[in-house]
Amino acid sequence: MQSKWYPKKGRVIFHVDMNSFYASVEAAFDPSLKGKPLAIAGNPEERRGIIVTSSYEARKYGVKTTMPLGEARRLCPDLIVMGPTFERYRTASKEMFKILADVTPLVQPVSIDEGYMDITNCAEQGSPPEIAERIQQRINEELDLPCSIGIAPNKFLAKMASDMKKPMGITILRKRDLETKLWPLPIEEMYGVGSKTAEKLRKVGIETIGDLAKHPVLELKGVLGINGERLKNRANGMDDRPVDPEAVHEFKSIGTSTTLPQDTTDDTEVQTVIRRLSNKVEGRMKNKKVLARNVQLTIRYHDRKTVTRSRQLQEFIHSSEDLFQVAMQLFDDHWNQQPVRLLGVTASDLAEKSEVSQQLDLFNFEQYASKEKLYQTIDDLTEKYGKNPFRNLSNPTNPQVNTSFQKDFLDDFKK
DNA sequence: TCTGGGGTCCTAGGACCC
DNA sequence: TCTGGGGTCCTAGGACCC
Repeated sequence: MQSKWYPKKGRVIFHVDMNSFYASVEAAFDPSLKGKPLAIAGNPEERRGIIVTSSYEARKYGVKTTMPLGEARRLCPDLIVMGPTFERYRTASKEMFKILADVTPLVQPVSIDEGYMDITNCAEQGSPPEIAERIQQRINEELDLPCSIGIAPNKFLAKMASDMKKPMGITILRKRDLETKLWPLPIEEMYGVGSKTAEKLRKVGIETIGDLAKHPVLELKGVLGINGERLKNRANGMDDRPVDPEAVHEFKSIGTSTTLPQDTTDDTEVQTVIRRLSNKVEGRMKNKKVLARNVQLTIRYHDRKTVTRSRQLQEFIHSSEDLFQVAMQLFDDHWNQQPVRLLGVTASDLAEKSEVSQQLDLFNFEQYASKEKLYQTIDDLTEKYGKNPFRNLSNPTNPQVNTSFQKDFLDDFKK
């Protein structure tokens, strides 16, 4: 049934994109906001007041994301401005992804309001447009939220397709539609091409996605490096990235930053802020049950010049005190005495707590053997493996490197 | 009206090891 | 006396996205 819709080879990918998500959630929560120009702003009173999302009614006035609040109010005097309520958005997001998961487990969330689905093997549920329509209707009826869905043979095209009809659109983008639907678009509308890349491409005469698709790959590589080739492939509809439901769990860093109420050179104030940021990062690390082995400090100066300084640590840390100590050290070592506008603390090189503690247990060599025995065994295993897995470590009784190779090594060591 | 806060990926150079 | 090439780790910055 419906077999004409499903290609014999190749995939069917959805990109589901919530329309002006934060504003739509607020309007679902308080229906009196429906049909009115509404904007969610960072912090309505302070200088970090920029537009995060706006309703379609507000967009008619020219209100756009990242626009300073003052300008938005000038363009649209009746604009209703609210601060964000992230709990609401997280709840709505979870409900939305539950609806997607009813269709297939192959769902990859990419942000709070969008995700990919691989419905290649969902033929018994209907044709792709039928499935898309059901998803869209359920999200609209059960959550009172609008979304757009792109249907295509891969992620890139599905992403471009979901952008083509908003709000509440369903767009199919097949390979054979590239020339008419994708190629006429200006180059900066391509996902992965921002202002810098667009500027470089225009300099070599590329104005549209079609121009990029036909451009000699060697020149693209010269201008953009390896990314030039990848973008050209995408423009030609080639993208074999899989939909990976696990990717969402494999986060790489946890960070927080804040723009200060006023620029400051006051050491005590800096210390207070870095302490607060460290506490926040600690809290989020605890929730996710991870430890970190790298701490990064971000300093933005008055002129918006931003520097990052990081330190790789000997051991995994989790406490806000440890985060604070490293971040403060980085600040003291690198601050150029100029007024500071923004500070940020980020933990990276993360590992799951359970894995690390298990590893620490395994690495507690004293419980296995004497020191002589330890070194003898390391020698034996070095010979066996051709190299000592602990060669990068100064103290073999306190190793931290986490590789499968070393796990094998440990299995042998325990015998 | 002056530009938030959360991330990811890529590049490039230097240190160090074999 | 002068000196290769490959690989990994670490650091910093840039581009991009939502």
